Amino acid sequence: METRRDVFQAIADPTRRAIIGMIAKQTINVNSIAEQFDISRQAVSLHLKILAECDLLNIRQLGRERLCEAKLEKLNEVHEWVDQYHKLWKERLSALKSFVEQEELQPKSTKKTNKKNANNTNKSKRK
Amino acid sequence: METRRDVFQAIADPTRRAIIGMIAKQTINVNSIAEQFDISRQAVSLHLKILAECDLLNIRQLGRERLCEAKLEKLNEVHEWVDQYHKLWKERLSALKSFVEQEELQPKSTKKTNKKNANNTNKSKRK
DNA sequence: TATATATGCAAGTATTTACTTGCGCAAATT
DNA sequence: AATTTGCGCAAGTAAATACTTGCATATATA
Repeated sequence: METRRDVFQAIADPTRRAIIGMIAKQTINVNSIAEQFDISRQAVSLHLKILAECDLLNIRQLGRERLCEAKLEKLNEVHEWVDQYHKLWKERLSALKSFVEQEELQPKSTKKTNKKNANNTNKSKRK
Repeated sequence: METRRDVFQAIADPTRRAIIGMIAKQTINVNSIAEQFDISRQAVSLHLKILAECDLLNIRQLGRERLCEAKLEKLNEVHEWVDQYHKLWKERLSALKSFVEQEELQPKSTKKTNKKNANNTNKSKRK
Protein backbone atom coordinates (compact mmCIF):
# COMPACT_ATOMS: atom_id res chain seq x y z
CA MET A 1 0.00 0.00 0.00
CA GLU A 2 2.96 2.26 -0.42
CA THR A 3 4.74 1.28 -3.58
CA ARG A 4 4.16 3.94 -6.18
CA ARG A 5 3.29 7.33 -4.87
CA ASP A 6 3.91 10.27 -7.07
CA VAL A 7 2.17 13.50 -7.91
CA PHE A 8 0.56 12.08 -11.01
CA GLN A 9 -1.03 9.34 -9.04
CA ALA A 10 -2.05 11.75 -6.33
CA ILE A 11 -4.06 13.95 -8.67
CA ALA A 12 -5.58 10.99 -10.48
CA ASP A 13 -8.31 10.76 -7.87
CA PRO A 14 -11.15 13.27 -8.30
CA THR A 15 -11.67 13.58 -4.58
CA ARG A 16 -8.05 14.52 -4.11
CA ARG A 17 -8.28 17.09 -6.87
CA ALA A 18 -11.29 18.55 -5.12
CA ILE A 19 -9.36 18.66 -1.87
CA ILE A 20 -6.53 20.48 -3.57
CA GLY A 21 -9.06 22.93 -4.91
CA MET A 22 -10.35 23.56 -1.42
CA ILE A 23 -7.08 24.07 0.38
CA ALA A 24 -5.60 26.08 -2.45
CA LYS A 25 -7.97 28.87 -1.47
CA GLN A 26 -7.27 28.78 2.21
CA THR A 27 -5.67 26.70 4.88
CA ILE A 28 -8.31 24.67 6.68
CA ASN A 29 -8.47 21.78 9.12
CA VAL A 30 -9.24 18.15 8.44
CA ASN A 31 -12.86 18.10 9.56
CA SER A 32 -13.78 21.15 7.54
CA ILE A 33 -12.56 19.34 4.48
CA ALA A 34 -14.29 16.10 5.41
CA GLU A 35 -17.62 17.87 5.85
CA GLN A 36 -17.63 18.79 2.19
CA PHE A 37 -17.66 15.20 1.05
CA ASP A 38 -20.07 12.33 1.38
CA ILE A 39 -17.38 9.90 2.32
CA SER A 40 -16.23 9.27 5.86
CA ARG A 41 -13.74 11.43 7.69
CA GLN A 42 -11.36 8.53 7.66
CA ALA A 43 -11.46 8.31 3.91
CA VAL A 44 -10.71 12.01 3.59
CA SER A 45 -7.97 11.66 6.14
CA LEU A 46 -6.37 8.99 4.03
CA HIS A 47 -6.53 11.19 0.97
CA LEU A 48 -4.86 13.94 2.92
CA LYS A 49 -2.18 11.55 4.00
CA ILE A 50 -1.50 10.60 0.41
CA LEU A 51 -1.37 14.23 -0.63
CA ALA A 52 1.00 14.97 2.21
CA GLU A 53 3.22 12.08 1.23
CA CYS A 54 3.43 13.51 -2.24
CA ASP A 55 4.33 16.85 -0.74
CA LEU A 56 1.25 18.46 -2.19
CA LEU A 57 0.22 19.73 1.19
CA ASN A 58 1.56 20.58 4.56
CA ILE A 59 -0.15 19.52 7.75
CA ARG A 60 0.67 21.40 10.89
CA GLN A 61 -0.75 20.84 14.32
CA LEU A 62 -2.52 23.70 16.06
CA GLY A 63 -3.99 22.63 19.35
CA ARG A 64 -6.21 19.71 18.63
CA GLU A 65 -6.61 20.68 15.03
CA ARG A 66 -4.54 19.87 11.99
CA LEU A 67 -4.30 22.62 9.45
CA CYS A 68 -3.85 21.64 5.85
CA GLU A 69 -1.99 24.01 3.63
CA ALA A 70 -1.52 23.51 -0.09
CA LYS A 71 1.94 23.29 -1.57
CA LEU A 72 1.02 24.15 -5.10
CA GLU A 73 4.59 24.32 -6.28
CA LYS A 74 4.70 20.55 -6.22
CA LEU A 75 2.35 20.52 -9.17
CA ASN A 76 5.24 21.80 -11.19
CA GLU A 77 6.24 18.30 -12.08
CA VAL A 78 2.89 17.74 -13.73
CA HIS A 79 2.92 21.17 -15.26
CA GLU A 80 6.20 20.57 -16.96
CA TRP A 81 5.28 17.17 -18.21
CA VAL A 82 2.04 18.32 -19.72
CA ASP A 83 3.50 21.53 -21.02
CA GLN A 84 6.02 19.83 -23.27
CA TYR A 85 3.19 18.12 -25.14
CA HIS A 86 1.05 21.18 -25.03
CA LYS A 87 3.78 23.08 -26.78
CA LEU A 88 4.39 20.27 -29.22
CA TRP A 89 0.75 20.16 -30.10
CA LYS A 90 0.47 23.89 -30.69
CA GLU A 91 3.62 23.74 -32.76
CA ARG A 92 2.11 21.08 -34.98
CA LEU A 93 -1.07 23.01 -35.36
CA SER A 94 0.73 25.98 -36.79
CA ALA A 95 2.89 23.70 -38.93
CA LEU A 96 -0.24 22.13 -40.31
CA LYS A 97 -1.68 25.52 -40.95
CA SER A 98 1.27 26.71 -42.96
CA PHE A 99 1.33 23.42 -44.83
CA VAL A 100 -2.26 23.86 -45.84
CA GLU A 101 -1.62 27.41 -46.90
CA GLN A 102 1.33 26.37 -48.99
CA GLU A 103 -0.66 23.55 -50.51
CA GLU A 104 -3.28 26.01 -51.60
CA LEU A 105 -0.69 28.08 -53.42
CA GLN A 106 0.92 25.27 -55.43
CA PRO A 107 -1.75 22.64 -55.98
CA LYS A 108 -0.77 19.10 -57.05
CA SER A 109 2.66 20.12 -58.26
CA THR A 110 5.63 18.95 -56.15
CA LYS A 111 3.65 16.91 -53.65
CA LYS A 112 5.76 13.97 -52.46
CA THR A 113 4.30 10.55 -51.77
CA ASN A 114 3.79 10.72 -48.04
CA LYS A 115 1.30 7.91 -48.00
CA LYS A 116 3.31 5.00 -46.63
CA ASN A 117 5.05 7.33 -44.24
CA ALA A 118 3.77 6.18 -40.88
CA ASN A 119 4.94 2.66 -41.43
CA ASN A 120 8.03 2.47 -39.24
CA THR A 121 7.44 -1.05 -38.09
CA ASN A 122 10.44 -2.70 -36.54
CA LYS A 123 11.09 -5.49 -38.93
CA SER A 124 14.15 -6.50 -36.93
CA LYS A 125 12.94 -8.81 -34.25
CA ARG A 126 15.76 -8.40 -31.74
CA LYS A 127 14.39 -10.37 -28.89
CA MET B 1 -13.40 -2.44 -14.80
CA GLU B 2 -14.77 0.57 -16.55
CA THR B 3 -16.04 2.91 -13.93
CA ARG B 4 -13.75 5.88 -13.72
CA ARG B 5 -11.68 6.53 -16.77
CA ASP B 6 -10.42 10.00 -17.32
CA VAL B 7 -7.28 11.63 -18.58
CA PHE B 8 -5.91 12.18 -15.10
CA GLN B 9 -6.15 8.53 -14.35
CA ALA B 10 -4.70 7.65 -17.71
CA ILE B 11 -1.51 9.59 -17.15
CA ALA B 12 -1.17 8.39 -13.57
CA ASP B 13 0.60 5.28 -14.72
CA PRO B 14 4.29 5.74 -15.56
CA THR B 15 4.15 3.16 -18.33
CA ARG B 16 1.34 5.03 -19.99
CA ARG B 17 3.24 8.29 -19.72
CA ALA B 18 6.17 6.58 -21.37
CA ILE B 19 3.92 5.32 -24.13
CA ILE B 20 2.61 8.82 -24.70
CA GLY B 21 6.19 10.01 -24.90
CA MET B 22 6.91 7.43 -27.58
CA ILE B 23 3.95 7.99 -29.81
CA ALA B 24 4.13 11.74 -29.46
CA LYS B 25 7.26 11.64 -31.58
CA GLN B 26 5.88 9.42 -34.28
CA THR B 27 3.03 7.14 -35.09
CA ILE B 28 4.07 3.55 -34.48
CA ASN B 29 2.43 0.16 -34.26
CA VAL B 30 1.58 -1.87 -31.17
CA ASN B 31 4.47 -4.30 -31.25
CA SER B 32 7.05 -1.58 -31.67
CA ILE B 33 5.76 -0.02 -28.50
CA ALA B 34 5.62 -3.32 -26.65
CA GLU B 35 9.22 -4.11 -27.51
CA GLN B 36 10.38 -1.11 -25.54
CA PHE B 37 8.99 -2.43 -22.29
CA ASP B 38 9.72 -5.41 -20.11
CA ILE B 39 6.09 -6.25 -19.67
CA SER B 40 4.13 -8.47 -22.00
CA ARG B 41 2.58 -7.31 -25.22
CA GLN B 42 -0.81 -7.91 -23.70
CA ALA B 43 -0.08 -5.54 -20.86
CA VAL B 44 1.01 -2.84 -23.28
CA SER B 45 -2.02 -3.52 -25.38
CA LEU B 46 -4.22 -2.92 -22.37
CA HIS B 47 -2.49 0.37 -21.66
CA LEU B 48 -3.08 1.39 -25.23
CA LYS B 49 -6.70 0.49 -24.89
CA ILE B 50 -7.02 2.68 -21.84
CA LEU B 51 -5.28 5.55 -23.58
CA ALA B 52 -7.56 5.13 -26.55
CA GLU B 53 -10.62 5.13 -24.34
CA CYS B 54 -9.48 8.42 -22.86
CA ASP B 55 -9.03 9.75 -26.35
CA LEU B 56 -5.35 10.25 -25.81
CA LEU B 57 -4.52 8.25 -28.88
CA ASN B 58 -5.97 7.07 -32.10
CA ILE B 59 -5.58 3.53 -33.34
CA ARG B 60 -6.03 2.87 -36.98
CA GLN B 61 -5.72 -0.40 -38.75
CA LEU B 62 -3.23 -0.72 -41.60
CA GLY B 63 -3.11 -4.24 -42.94
CA ARG B 64 -2.39 -6.45 -40.01
CA GLU B 65 -0.83 -3.63 -38.05
CA ARG B 66 -2.42 -1.11 -35.75
CA LEU B 67 -0.91 2.31 -35.83
CA CYS B 68 -1.04 4.37 -32.69
CA GLU B 69 -1.15 8.08 -33.09
CA ALA B 70 -1.05 10.51 -30.19
CA LYS B 71 -3.87 12.96 -29.66
CA LEU B 72 -1.99 15.42 -27.53
CA GLU B 73 -4.79 17.95 -27.51
CA LYS B 74 -6.61 15.76 -25.03
CA LEU B 75 -3.98 16.67 -22.45
CA ASN B 76 -5.53 20.10 -22.44
CA GLU B 77 -7.82 19.12 -19.63
CA VAL B 78 -4.85 18.38 -17.44
CA HIS B 79 -3.01 21.41 -18.68
CA GLU B 80 -5.82 23.72 -17.70
CA TRP B 81 -6.32 22.14 -14.32
CA VAL B 82 -2.68 22.37 -13.38
CA ASP B 83 -2.24 25.78 -14.93
CA GLN B 84 -4.76 27.46 -12.65
CA TYR B 85 -2.73 26.43 -9.64
CA HIS B 86 0.52 27.15 -11.35
CA LYS B 87 -0.65 30.70 -11.93
CA LEU B 88 -1.99 30.98 -8.40
CA TRP B 89 1.30 29.86 -7.01
CA LYS B 90 3.36 32.29 -9.05
CA GLU B 91 0.96 35.05 -8.08
CA ARG B 92 1.50 34.29 -4.41
CA LEU B 93 5.21 34.19 -4.84
CA SER B 94 5.28 37.71 -6.17
CA ALA B 95 2.81 38.81 -3.52
CA LEU B 96 5.09 37.40 -0.88
CA LYS B 97 8.00 39.13 -2.46
CA SER B 98 6.39 42.56 -2.34
CA PHE B 99 5.22 41.89 1.20
CA VAL B 100 8.75 41.16 2.30
CA GLU B 101 10.01 44.24 0.53
CA GLN B 102 7.39 46.40 2.20
CA GLU B 103 8.18 44.85 5.54
CA GLU B 104 11.78 45.80 5.12
CA LEU B 105 10.83 49.41 4.55
CA GLN B 106 8.60 49.87 7.60
CA PRO B 107 9.89 47.53 10.28
CA LYS B 108 7.70 46.66 13.30
CA SER B 109 5.38 49.62 12.85
CA THR B 110 1.88 48.76 11.57
CA LYS B 111 2.26 45.02 11.50
CA LYS B 112 -1.11 43.42 12.24
CA THR B 113 -1.47 40.29 14.34
CA ASN B 114 -1.58 37.70 11.63
CA LYS B 115 -0.74 34.86 13.94
CA LYS B 116 -4.11 33.18 14.50
CA ASN B 117 -4.98 33.83 10.92
CA ALA B 118 -5.28 30.36 9.48
CA ASN B 119 -7.83 29.29 12.02
CA ASN B 120 -11.03 29.13 10.03
CA THR B 121 -12.38 26.04 11.68
CA ASN B 122 -16.03 25.38 11.11
CA LYS B 123 -17.35 25.58 14.60
CA SER B 124 -20.86 25.07 13.31
CA LYS B 125 -21.39 21.36 13.14
CA ARG B 126 -24.18 21.22 10.60
CA LYS B 127 -24.42 17.56 10.04
C1' DT C 1 -13.77 17.28 36.27
C1' DA C 2 -16.99 15.42 32.87
C1' DT C 3 -17.93 15.96 28.10
C1' DA C 4 -17.55 17.25 23.50
C1' DT C 5 -14.37 17.80 19.62
C1' DA C 6 -10.58 16.86 16.32
C1' DT C 7 -8.22 13.30 14.57
C1' DG C 8 -5.19 9.15 14.25
C1' DC C 9 -4.70 4.02 14.04
C1' DA C 10 -6.15 -0.66 12.91
C1' DA C 11 -8.73 -4.23 10.79
C1' DG C 12 -11.84 -5.65 7.20
C1' DT C 13 -14.07 -5.50 2.53
C1' DA C 14 -15.29 -4.65 -2.32
C1' DT C 15 -13.27 -3.00 -6.52
C1' DT C 16 -9.85 -1.89 -9.55
C1' DT C 17 -5.31 -2.30 -11.26
C1' DA C 18 -1.57 -4.16 -13.70
C1' DC C 19 -0.01 -8.25 -15.33
C1' DT C 20 0.40 -13.04 -17.17
C1' DT C 21 -0.41 -17.15 -19.99
C1' DG C 22 -2.83 -19.53 -23.61
C1' DC C 23 -5.56 -19.49 -27.79
C1' DG C 24 -7.23 -17.86 -32.13
C1' DC C 25 -7.32 -15.40 -36.42
C1' DA C 26 -6.33 -12.64 -40.30
C1' DA C 27 -2.78 -10.41 -43.10
C1' DA C 28 1.98 -10.91 -44.92
C1' DT C 29 5.77 -13.85 -46.45
C1' DT C 30 7.89 -18.08 -48.12
C1' DA D 1 -0.36 -23.86 -49.30
C1' DA D 2 2.35 -23.45 -45.11
C1' DT D 3 4.39 -20.40 -41.96
C1' DT D 4 5.31 -16.25 -39.75
C1' DT D 5 3.82 -11.96 -37.86
C1' DG D 6 0.73 -8.59 -35.56
C1' DC D 7 -2.51 -8.39 -32.27
C1' DG D 8 -7.11 -9.15 -29.92
C1' DC D 9 -9.85 -11.90 -26.53
C1' DA D 10 -10.53 -14.46 -22.27
C1' DA D 11 -9.48 -16.28 -17.82
C1' DG D 12 -6.78 -15.98 -13.76
C1' DT D 13 -3.87 -13.69 -10.13
C1' DA D 14 -1.56 -10.60 -6.92
C1' DA D 15 -1.49 -6.26 -5.15
C1' DA D 16 -3.27 -1.74 -4.64
C1' DT D 17 -7.31 1.44 -3.92
C1' DA D 18 -10.97 3.56 -1.85
C1' DC D 19 -13.80 3.00 1.72
C1' DT D 20 -16.00 1.66 6.24
C1' DT D 21 -16.59 0.85 11.22
C1' DG D 22 -14.75 0.75 15.84
C1' DC D 23 -11.57 2.29 19.24
C1' DA D 24 -8.11 5.31 21.32
C1' DT D 25 -6.31 9.82 22.69
C1' DA D 26 -5.27 14.55 23.31
C1' DT D 27 -7.23 19.10 23.64
C1' DA D 28 -10.89 22.34 24.43
C1' DT D 29 -14.97 23.70 26.94
C1' DA D 30 -19.02 23.70 30.04
